[in-house]
Amino acid sequence: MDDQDPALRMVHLLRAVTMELDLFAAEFAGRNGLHSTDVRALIHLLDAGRQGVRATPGWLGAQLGVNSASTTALVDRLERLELVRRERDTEDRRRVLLVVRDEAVRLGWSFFGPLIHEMVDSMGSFDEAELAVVRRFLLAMRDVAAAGRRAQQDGSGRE
Amino acid sequence: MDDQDPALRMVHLLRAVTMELDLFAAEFAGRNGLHSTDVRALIHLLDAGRQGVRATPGWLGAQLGVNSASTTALVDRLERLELVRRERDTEDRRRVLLVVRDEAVRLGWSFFGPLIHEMVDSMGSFDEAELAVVRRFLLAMRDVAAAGRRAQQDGSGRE
DNA sequence: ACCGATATTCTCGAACAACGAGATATTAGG
DNA sequence: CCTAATATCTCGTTGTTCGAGAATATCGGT
Repeated sequence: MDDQDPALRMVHLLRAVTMELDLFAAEFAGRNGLHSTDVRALIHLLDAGRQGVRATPGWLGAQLGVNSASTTALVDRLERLELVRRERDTEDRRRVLLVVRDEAVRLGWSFFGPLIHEMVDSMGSFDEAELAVVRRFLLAMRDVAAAGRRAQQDGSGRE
Repeated sequence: MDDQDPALRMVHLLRAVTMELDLFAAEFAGRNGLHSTDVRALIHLLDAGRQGVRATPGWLGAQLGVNSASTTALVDRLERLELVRRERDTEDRRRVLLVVRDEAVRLGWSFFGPLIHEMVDSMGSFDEAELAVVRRFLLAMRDVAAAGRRAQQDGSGRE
């Protein structure tokens, strides 16, 4: 039925990939006493650390879309697991900086490392031109999803 | 640093797409009084309905990786929202069949429809050969993620 | 230097999803 | 018929999430 249209099949396939990655993350979370929110937080914190962005509870909460109470509880959990440290900002002492500890980096790598390695490996069967095509495709899908999300948010005030 | 390697950039990009789609689903969930589990359940139920698979609480719980108690509560929520109906199987009366109601199909389409449409639209700028490449790529990534997930599960008994 | 306005984080109490253990109902085999 | 296996549901507990509001720090105007 739908599956005759190549484009629709592609949409379903993309969703299947997303679902697999989510299940992979969920598997990891359960195995390490984390919750899905904690894993997502860890990803954002590692990204921030890699890019030199200074993470704070407020920033993290905004990334994840959770309110301040939940963010405090989240940071408490991460601190108890020794994945981050709270550190007061000396310039603006209202702020708390979230310092990613080595344990978090190690944990992230022990989890994502093998998967990333396999993925990069699997990309060996694509030449540069093909990867460029895929890259263009993924960028397009990301932008469509982001635009759709914003459209949903904006449309909320009307109904 | 990492971002010099094209393959690693591709991994990050794929993750960004996944993240956008997840946020899109979360946005929808919050707006409709659903939880992320409910949305995932809805997706599975719509897939099952489309493919003629007969859904039961046990099957749904297995798909989502939640236990029987949570599954009962989940089906209760979906039934209260009039998205599914419980119907006893006449052949094996231990079983309960989950019938997807029209409301669920409409809700699913009102949510995913515009996004899917935009995605299909966006694929217009790719010719058949290019889509074939992307398709091969996505299949490879899906399989790598699935294999990695199984490896995680199997390795749990050893440590 | 002070006072109110704003920003950032944290505390408290309630709501609710998820879990483990066990109960209930149905089927299948000896 | 009695037992084992299957499928779903009930009960009580745990822990994340939320809204509302408190506590602390910064900034601008007078």
